Amino acid sequence: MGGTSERKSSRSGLETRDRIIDAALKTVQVEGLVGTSARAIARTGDFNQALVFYHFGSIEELLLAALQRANDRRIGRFRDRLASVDDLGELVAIATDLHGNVDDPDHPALVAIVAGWSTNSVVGKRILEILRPWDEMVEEALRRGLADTPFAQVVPTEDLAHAVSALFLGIELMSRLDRSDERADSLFRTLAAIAGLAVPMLEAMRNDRLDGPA
Amino acid sequence: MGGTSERKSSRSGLETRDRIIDAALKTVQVEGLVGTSARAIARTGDFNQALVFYHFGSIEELLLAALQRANDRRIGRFRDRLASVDDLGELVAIATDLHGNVDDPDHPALVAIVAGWSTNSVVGKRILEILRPWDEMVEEALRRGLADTPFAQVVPTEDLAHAVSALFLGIELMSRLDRSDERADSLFRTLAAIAGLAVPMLEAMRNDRLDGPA
DNA sequence: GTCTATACTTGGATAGAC
DNA sequence: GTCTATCCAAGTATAGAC
Repeated sequence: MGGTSERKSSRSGLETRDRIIDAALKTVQVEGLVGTSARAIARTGDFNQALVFYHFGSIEELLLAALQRANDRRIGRFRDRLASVDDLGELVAIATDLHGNVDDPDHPALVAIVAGWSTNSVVGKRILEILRPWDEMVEEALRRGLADTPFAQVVPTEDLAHAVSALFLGIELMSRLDRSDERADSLFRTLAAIAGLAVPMLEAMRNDRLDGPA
Repeated sequence: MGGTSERKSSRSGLETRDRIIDAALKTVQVEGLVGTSARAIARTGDFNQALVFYHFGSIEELLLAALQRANDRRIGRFRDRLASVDDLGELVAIATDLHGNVDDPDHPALVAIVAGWSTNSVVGKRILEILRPWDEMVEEALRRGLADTPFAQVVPTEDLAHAVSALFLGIELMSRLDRSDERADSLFRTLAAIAGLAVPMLEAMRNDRLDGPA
């Protein structure tokens, strides 16, 4: 790629960092978080194991960088769509696509990394920080979707957003445990159906409000 | 289980298997899944490292046994309560207790074990099998709670049950990432409030049905 | 900036003494 | 059934050559 010789020497630092990160994600995806070591990553990406430490200092830092990168890519691909959501059906549709995008190599790795550190609170806070943009985007989407309905007054939107994030994370986790399990797909279909019922109801409530006292 | 008489030669060893399992759970809880090795477990429980392999064959098998045991204990403590649930408020109350029970040493370990293997489908299926009883109990509870309401006809209860399980798992996972994060508590309060609104509504729908055509 | 070689540590697993 | 000793594979990390 871009190099003038077939030898491995003289790559740019950025390029190497990227290769390492991609190899790390692929390794997590294939071997699982427990099987992801510097050696395994180096094997996957066909580079020397020592590069991990030169560029990232430790595996922990590498995996955090990888999480950041994978997450950024996913956000980049969905930000515009999420930013324009204003009804629950579209939100469910996005979640379904996010779930079903089998071509996305970042997806499984993300979940595994998040999950595997669930007991380490030092790393945990940094992981939450990386994931925060989703929460904010979901919260804004819900705020738009529920605007001028009774729910907006009764139910804190932050809590709803957190529930949506948690639900999605849980679904991803469980569906990773058994790829042949189709409960997740079934659930997404049902959620779409529920949204299909809820959206007109919400709309009606909005209309009521317009007809009622200002 | 059972069978011929068991003789324990040296120290304290009435139930060495149990000691090993408990040590494994504690190790996962304290060191995280990645730091859980046979040696670390042996250190925690103050026994010889070789016992792990004698009794369980591998740490993978040990951790599965530990998950099974921790899960059984949790189910044992909540089965009766869950089995008698017939409204959503009580279901939320149980989930809240399940979440908030800090004294329960099985709690964090459970989630971490499930999480760390999320890419290994062989182990994954066994994990899902261990967790299945929850799904079934939740499904039955929902079936009772939604009986004779329009929802029971429109929304597949299996999907709802799966959503509840996934939501709970996701909440546990995220709240482990940062123990000082109180969004989970806030969410449970909101869920309780929602249930408080929904239960009378469901009741009214049930009444409507009684008043309507048979 | 990259790669090779290597030091050192820890982990999984087994054999055999008690 | 438990413990000690041990083998070796794998892991992290660094020094230094290119």
